Amino acid sequence: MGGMRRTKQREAILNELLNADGPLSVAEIHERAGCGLPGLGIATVYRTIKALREEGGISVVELPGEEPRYEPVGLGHHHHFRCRSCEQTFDLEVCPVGIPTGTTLPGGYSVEDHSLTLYGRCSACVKP
Amino acid sequence: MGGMRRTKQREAILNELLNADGPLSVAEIHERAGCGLPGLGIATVYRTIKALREEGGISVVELPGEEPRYEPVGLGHHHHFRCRSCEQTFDLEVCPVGIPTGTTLPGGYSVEDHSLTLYGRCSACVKP
DNA sequence: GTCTAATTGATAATTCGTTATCGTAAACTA
DNA sequence: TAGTTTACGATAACGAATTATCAATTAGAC
Repeated sequence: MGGMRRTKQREAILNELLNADGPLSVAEIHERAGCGLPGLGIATVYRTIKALREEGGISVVELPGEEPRYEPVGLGHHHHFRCRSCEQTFDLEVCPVGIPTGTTLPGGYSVEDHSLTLYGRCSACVKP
Repeated sequence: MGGMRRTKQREAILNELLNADGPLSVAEIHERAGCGLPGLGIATVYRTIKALREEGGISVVELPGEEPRYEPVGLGHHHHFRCRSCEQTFDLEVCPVGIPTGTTLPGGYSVEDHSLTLYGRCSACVKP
């Protein structure tokens, strides 16, 4: 982290983001980082996220109807899976969208980009 | 519309939804219906949308990072295109997602459903 | 260890979308 | 048409997420 002081709060927050298997919301970061650091304030989570974003370390992930989530930059093109049971969001490597950038669709829509979210049950929620 | 009175406000709002080429937000409905009906109140738009939803005539469409939008029910499986220039949202017929319901992905994710949004320029914004 | 400025946690304030309130206007009924 | 009841528009109130404030704490420099 650039010109910021190294505090245990920021370490904890960044670690959760780096170790997560999907993008995390403010509430999720607060809950997870707060496990090893009781008393962690929600304002600190907001402040740290803002700082990490400004220095380009993390980026926002928006899913339909959800609060913003955050993930480290540099993950490359990927999509997300939302478990309807445990309500966690996971990274996926697959990209089953057969529309390269530059394609023009019927109707004249020139495609630059896309966002895909898959819904269902994660493995932990399917097993039991 | 079921047990509601037939007012010009409700006619105008329902017409905009039926004639639109994509789902509309509350602000978009208010603006469009307000053209032929100056003075249309925003509360009336909210009330009418709520009533139409309760009687099953329209449903919500959530796009990443956007306010809820509304569209008539019965359109079948489809996705949406968001123009980054005019910021309008359009219906698409294509579904370029090759993942049938019931598929299990690497990692054990059991897929039930998906939501896809394409981004780019609509034909009107590409031409000029 | 001491000093100083950045950071923290608690919480007040803000923002924005939505809902509730209320007096006036308009739609259905007889 | 007159009467009754629903709907309207304006705006206050609300809820949830985010940001600002501020006294107390702590990291980093000397």
